Amino acid sequence: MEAVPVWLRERRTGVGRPAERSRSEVTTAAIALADREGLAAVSMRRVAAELGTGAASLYRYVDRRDDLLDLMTDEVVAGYQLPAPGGPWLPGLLEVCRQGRELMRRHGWLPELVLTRSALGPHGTDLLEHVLALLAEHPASVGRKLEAFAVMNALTAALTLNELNNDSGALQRQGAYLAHTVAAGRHPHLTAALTGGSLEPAPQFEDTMSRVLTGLLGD
Amino acid sequence: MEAVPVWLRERRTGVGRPAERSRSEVTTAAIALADREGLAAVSMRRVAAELGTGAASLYRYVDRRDDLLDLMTDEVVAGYQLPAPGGPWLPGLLEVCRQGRELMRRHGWLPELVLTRSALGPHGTDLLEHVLALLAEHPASVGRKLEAFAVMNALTAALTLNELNNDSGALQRQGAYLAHTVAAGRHPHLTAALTGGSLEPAPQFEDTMSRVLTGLLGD
DNA sequence: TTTGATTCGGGAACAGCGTTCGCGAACACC
DNA sequence: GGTGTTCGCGAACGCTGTTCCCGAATCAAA
Repeated sequence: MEAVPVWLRERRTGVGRPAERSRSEVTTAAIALADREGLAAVSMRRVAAELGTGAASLYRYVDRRDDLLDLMTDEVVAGYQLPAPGGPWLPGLLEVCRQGRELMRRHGWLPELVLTRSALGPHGTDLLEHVLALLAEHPASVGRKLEAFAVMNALTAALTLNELNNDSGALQRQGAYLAHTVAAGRHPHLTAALTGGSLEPAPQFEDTMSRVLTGLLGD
Repeated sequence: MEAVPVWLRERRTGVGRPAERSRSEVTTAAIALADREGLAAVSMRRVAAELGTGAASLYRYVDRRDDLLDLMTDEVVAGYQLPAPGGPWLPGLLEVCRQGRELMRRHGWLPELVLTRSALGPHGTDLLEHVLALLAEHPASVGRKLEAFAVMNALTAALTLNELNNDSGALQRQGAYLAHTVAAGRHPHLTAALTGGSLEPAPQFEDTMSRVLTGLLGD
């Protein structure tokens, strides 16, 4: 069955040959590799090579590759610097979003993991606790607060992912096709939007999150 | 280089041996496979087998597997039934969200693709055109309208993905660990939230989207 | 100090993957 | 009947996650 998440599977019985590495060493190596060459480069063999060991050895620290991905996520999530909760909730939540975006920009592979695997590790639950603390006096129901947490995470990841993609040539590809679409002439509003003189700058991230959270939780 | 998206690469010169299949036949087979066994089952070999052909043949229709994924997405996006735009913008946008969720529930692999590959195909641009038409008289800037489109898509996908995951045992795994966290006693707000008597039902999807869009675009 | 018990390291192997190569077959046109 | 061009696709390459299994290392008990 093995329905247990990674976090509950630390071994360490004290008997037998001691491990030469630790789970967090493996995680750190995987993160370094992902930072350097992207998520796709994080294969068991490559991570093992990073550590100067064999691929099969990693299975002493982790049951599957996916577990390693969860560990990577939680390790980065540990990087949130959460101030003591207090004061009005909106600035508190926005600070969480701001730091999330920062972490994701530093680790370009993180948005994808946040969006596709939602499991919360120890530091993820710390983050949730912090958000709930910020909202402690807010009259919304528990369901809405959890919803706000989910929306914050998903939206921060999705918007940051767009940002990162647009920085790296994906816009050219997209642009080539959009030009073709505009030329076909059957998308008047799209055409107007894209050729509209000023082409105003995209809204700022924090501003966007602020409006979303206000809509979600009231003001 | 091949920086050109799939949509601009239709061949059909009329000369030489005619193809035995079409791009859309391949796409349909891939979708059927994904519906039945999930995205991971969509390998070139499996899709080819579905069509009774060899894996290498697919490369006559598609340059890489990722192109096939983009085709799958756009094919499903073709399923939106967009009414003539008109009337107030919010109900119009909510109807788009509602249909998006419906499509994603019918094709459980779609949220992941929408979240991780943002390229808009022909039907994706049709959808964008429709959204811009709905917002034609809205005073917001073009940037904000495009932002609203991005947020709608990302949030619909993310929330639907959560829904689908929670239906299938992922909650047990998560629950096991959350229980452990609660037991540790250092997350008072989380504990309160999870044990809080009623444990109100999660907010309804359309209600959530409504509040988000209102926050984003005003009311 | 020897003997188990137990854990770790990791080479080898397996099944599967995306993709490329190259060749024979099938067609359109001259 | 060529000839040019495209299609189908078996075979191969290099990669992947994962499992098996055995030797080595360590601790506890004898």
